[in-house]
Amino acid sequence: MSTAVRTNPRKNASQERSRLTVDALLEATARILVREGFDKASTNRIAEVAGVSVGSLYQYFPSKEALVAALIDRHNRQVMQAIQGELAEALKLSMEEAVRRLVSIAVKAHRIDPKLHRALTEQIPRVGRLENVEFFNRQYYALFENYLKSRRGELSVTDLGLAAFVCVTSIEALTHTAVLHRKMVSAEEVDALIEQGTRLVVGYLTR
Amino acid sequence: MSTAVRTNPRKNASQERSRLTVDALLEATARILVREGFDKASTNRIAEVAGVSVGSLYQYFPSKEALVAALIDRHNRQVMQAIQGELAEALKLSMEEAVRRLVSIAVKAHRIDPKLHRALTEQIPRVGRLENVEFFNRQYYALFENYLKSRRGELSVTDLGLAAFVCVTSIEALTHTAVLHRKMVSAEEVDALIEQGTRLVVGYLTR
DNA sequence: ACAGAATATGAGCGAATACTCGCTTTTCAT
DNA sequence: ATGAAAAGCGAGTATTCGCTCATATTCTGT
Repeated sequence: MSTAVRTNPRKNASQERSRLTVDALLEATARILVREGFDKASTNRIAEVAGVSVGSLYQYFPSKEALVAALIDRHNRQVMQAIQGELAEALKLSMEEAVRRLVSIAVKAHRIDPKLHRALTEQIPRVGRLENVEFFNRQYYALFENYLKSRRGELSVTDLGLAAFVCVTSIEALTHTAVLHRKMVSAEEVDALIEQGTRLVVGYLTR
Repeated sequence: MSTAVRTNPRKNASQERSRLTVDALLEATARILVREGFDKASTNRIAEVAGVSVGSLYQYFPSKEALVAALIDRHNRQVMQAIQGELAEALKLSMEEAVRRLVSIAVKAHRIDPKLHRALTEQIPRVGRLENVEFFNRQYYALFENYLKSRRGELSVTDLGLAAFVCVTSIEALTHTAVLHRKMVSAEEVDALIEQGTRLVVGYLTR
């Protein structure tokens, strides 16, 4: 007996009206998650806030899990879209400048709807399909490891896989905690954070 | 004539039998969390696995939330107990050795029932009383900042509060991710992790 | 042995939840 | 204009959950 939950959209919205419905549902989900918390986000409530009926919700999302997963995907896509250009650009730079840019980009990424990001990472139980909230981070490890390979000569570390893990994990944690918990907002604070993050990683890589 | 209404279930277990009941309940909660996940951890199921009735559960825990909170407390206490001696000891050492010891201690802490730790941090929605799962981490920031103050002369950083934040956050993220997601278990892997963590932090502090 | 306190029991309650289905309304190609 | 497909509706269903309470059992001091 498989109790696996369907997570793929039940139907593709082909008309304009239905696209609006899907948008409204995702927006309502985000809104409720941020303002009222995950346990208030029942499917009935989401539909109500979206100004749509529960039935319509289930026309496009086969389960509540699928709805939340879609919201996560959308958020990840927004983040990726905002940084992917800069990311490629940054990796062409010299070590110190590249790292500084990477830290800046990480900060920028975390400042895209930080309240939603926090709700997504802290309130949603990572079970089932939602287990892989941070899956898309894997790409960063590989990307950064490749960069390290291309700069092997300048490095004082040997295991580049491990080094990439150390750097990416540290930067992610630093920016995540700083932005979402310490609420660093002023330009000075952000600059200081970027400076420290850069020193941390560059010092580690090139001492 | 008793005008006192029983609002809160009893909490003090005065007899041996009830202590066993409480233990069984906490154990069952941990077991279910790890093996079946948070959404399977209903109070009825917990009581069943503990070999106890739901009624008894509510004699000692006024709510499910309180039960989970108690489990978190117990886990935190176990971790603290395992490291507090070493922690005090480590802070007497020289910079490099102190940091190395701190990283080792962090690894050790994460290896205490790591599966439970992971379930606690990833599966439980941090809402209400459970919001402050990581509250007890604050102590570490303060502790480490004090150590930095005592070694101010050796440091190349000025804002010690920020430096403590950078170091503690990095070490925590590194050890947490390594132990709980990368499943580093072999002695070599752990040694490598400690070495890299130490280099990262020492390089940052004393370059 | 006895009483009263402490502890344990579990059927069952009300509320909430995820989800369905029979039906209506809107859209659109012809 | 028309019919079929797409989209929308929401009362209702089945289930689960957290929790209570009337009652039963065990413990402890005397």
